[in-house]
Amino acid sequence: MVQVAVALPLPPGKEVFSYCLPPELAEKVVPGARVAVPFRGRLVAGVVVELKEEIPEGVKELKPVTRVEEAKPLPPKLLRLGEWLAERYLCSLGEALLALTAPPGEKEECYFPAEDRDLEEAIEVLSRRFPAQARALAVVVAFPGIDRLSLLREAGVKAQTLDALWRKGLIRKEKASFKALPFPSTPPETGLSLTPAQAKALSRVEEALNRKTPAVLLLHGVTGSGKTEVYLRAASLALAQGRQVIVLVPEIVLAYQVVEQFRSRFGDRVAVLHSALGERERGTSWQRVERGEAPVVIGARSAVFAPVSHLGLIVLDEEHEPAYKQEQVPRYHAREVALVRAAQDGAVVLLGSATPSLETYARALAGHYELLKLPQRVDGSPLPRVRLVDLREEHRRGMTGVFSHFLLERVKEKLKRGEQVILFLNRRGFAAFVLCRSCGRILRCPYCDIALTFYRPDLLLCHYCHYRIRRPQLSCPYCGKGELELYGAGTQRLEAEIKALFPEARIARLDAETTSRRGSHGTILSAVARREVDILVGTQMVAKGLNLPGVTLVGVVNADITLSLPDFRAAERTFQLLYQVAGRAGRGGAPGEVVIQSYCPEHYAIYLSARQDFSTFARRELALRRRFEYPPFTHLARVVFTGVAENKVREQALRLRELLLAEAGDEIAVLGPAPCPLGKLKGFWRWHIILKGRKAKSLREILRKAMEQTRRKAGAEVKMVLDVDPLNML
DNA sequence: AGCACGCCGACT
DNA sequence: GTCGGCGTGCTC
Repeated sequence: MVQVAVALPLPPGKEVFSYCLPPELAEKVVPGARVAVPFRGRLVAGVVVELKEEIPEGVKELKPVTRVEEAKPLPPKLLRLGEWLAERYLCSLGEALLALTAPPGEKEECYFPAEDRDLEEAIEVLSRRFPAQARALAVVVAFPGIDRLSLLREAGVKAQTLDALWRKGLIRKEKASFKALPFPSTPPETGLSLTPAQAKALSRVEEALNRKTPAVLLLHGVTGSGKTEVYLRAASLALAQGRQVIVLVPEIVLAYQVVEQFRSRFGDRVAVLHSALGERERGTSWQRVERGEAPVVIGARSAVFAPVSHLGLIVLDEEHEPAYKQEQVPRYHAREVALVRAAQDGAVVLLGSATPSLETYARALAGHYELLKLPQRVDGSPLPRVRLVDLREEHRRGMTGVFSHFLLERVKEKLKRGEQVILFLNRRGFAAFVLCRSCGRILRCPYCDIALTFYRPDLLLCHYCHYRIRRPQLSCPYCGKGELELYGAGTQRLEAEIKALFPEARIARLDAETTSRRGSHGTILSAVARREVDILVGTQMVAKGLNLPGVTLVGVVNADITLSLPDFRAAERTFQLLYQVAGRAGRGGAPGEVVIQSYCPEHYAIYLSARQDFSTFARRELALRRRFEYPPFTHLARVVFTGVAENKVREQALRLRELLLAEAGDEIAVLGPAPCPLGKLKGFWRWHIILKGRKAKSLREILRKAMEQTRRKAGAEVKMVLDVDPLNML
């Protein structure tokens, strides 16, 4: 007889059920095994938590376990991590444990690069006449052993493209759940010397590793300061101790460079866990990690659950990135999970960022984390020179369009010198909204109650649900009169304006619209890297992780967009974004230049990002957070109610508020319910309650108690989502 | 989550 | 008198 935690959103304490064992499964069913069990006439996934002799009271008949999955059972440590997850993020044990288990791996067709060919050259040659084949080949080289479906999706190609590559002998197919990966093992660079700051940081990591007790270090290094080299050497040290390493990156596709560096340094000892590449490929890498074949694991947030047994080091690159927060159950933050795993194994956590999250930075200032600084770029080049342009002033002087006179002058100058320019605007489309000048209404999505974005030539699009209509020619759909006007420039408009101003320049645009086809992201960027583009226009896609040596000017067309979001982290997000985008300028030796246009250049997030002054920004922002009792000085939890009938959504929220107030003393503030800033999405009304308190534990306690009394009404059709430590407040 | 059970209003 | 709304409880 076994106890199984089923992966359903059951209340705590009522989620573990007993099953009997058919004799043929008896051997495989051990604690930590992933199973499928019959539950109310359906098959449900679950994880075995315990073996037991006696049948529990009040149970007449036990149903048998239906199936045991192939993957290895979870070791005791990860079972305990699952218990912690359920408790910390208020989900059922089964839901938490399922997130930790490997996806069921199956044998199927996998693709590998040919070993005897110069693939770099092949990609180059193919890209001229067969761009699809070039893309597919590049993906196979980057992810050897990738499964068919993932490859088709990732490269954005058809099956016939793969056949063509196979016929040319550039790739080979294999039926495998996994086979050791053939790596082009570039010899490690041994002569490369560290800067004094890097060496100092590394020695502190080494000391921490030698202590073999849990430690957290924050590597605060400016853009280009060589954080990755510190990660690589720290990983070597951990490996030399016979311990394993987990490297977390916010998004694996944007972290190609980091992945490649780890691959060239550690060869086939690296496993890439990549959920975006599909469950199956992730399954095969997972098994390599389980078998101990790959002591270095790189992946996005879920890689924090990698089944390594002697963990020495966890690296979180760009630790401030919100992508580390999972937005589905279990809604964990990979950084917090990393801390707990490190505590279990006496491991070191190395958090890296140029703009640390205030949560992390405050802990470092308080001495809970060791603070390591890399204040200079490795190549000795100065940080870019940043100029602020006051748009109010510019408009008074008769500026038309979206570019100030000063920014245009700088662009002209760079073009003349054959250097490259990035123009950044965090808004896509042609215009942010369309307003009727006779009735004053803004054209909104009927399902989301969000302003529709205008795209040239005549499309109105909802960015949340993709509702689309042709723009009503001339007349307003509400009042019938004409007078429709476009407001708020987006990247499409930028591109059009800059084309008109510099007709001879080669211009490319990088945003969600131009990269909707898979692989086009890489195509555009490699064109920029080959200097086939003079001006790159784009949304925040151009801000992250790019290293384009030819770019000497970055223009921020409107720095205020993220600042106006109704979110207490708006200033922090704005600062991070501006700092990151400014860091794109001047990475190839030539001094970089940045122009930031703003309507409120006196705002501290803006002028301090212009000065690249993180510590002053952090000090000011922390003072505000303290005053208004926001994280990191308090803890938040958020309960979101959604449903088709707004009054029912509201009623449910009000009911929970009463329950919460009954439980909460004066230590916990219950805010709301109120409509979410995004009050209606995809036809569902949204209300939320925010809980705020100094003690995270009592906050969770109160929520749990209140939830126990919540009798959800089956017919009312109101969904309730619980988010502990929410990052998304919209 | 998803389904059965059971208790009160408007209907062939 | 029934059909069916929805609130409640249970699932090994």
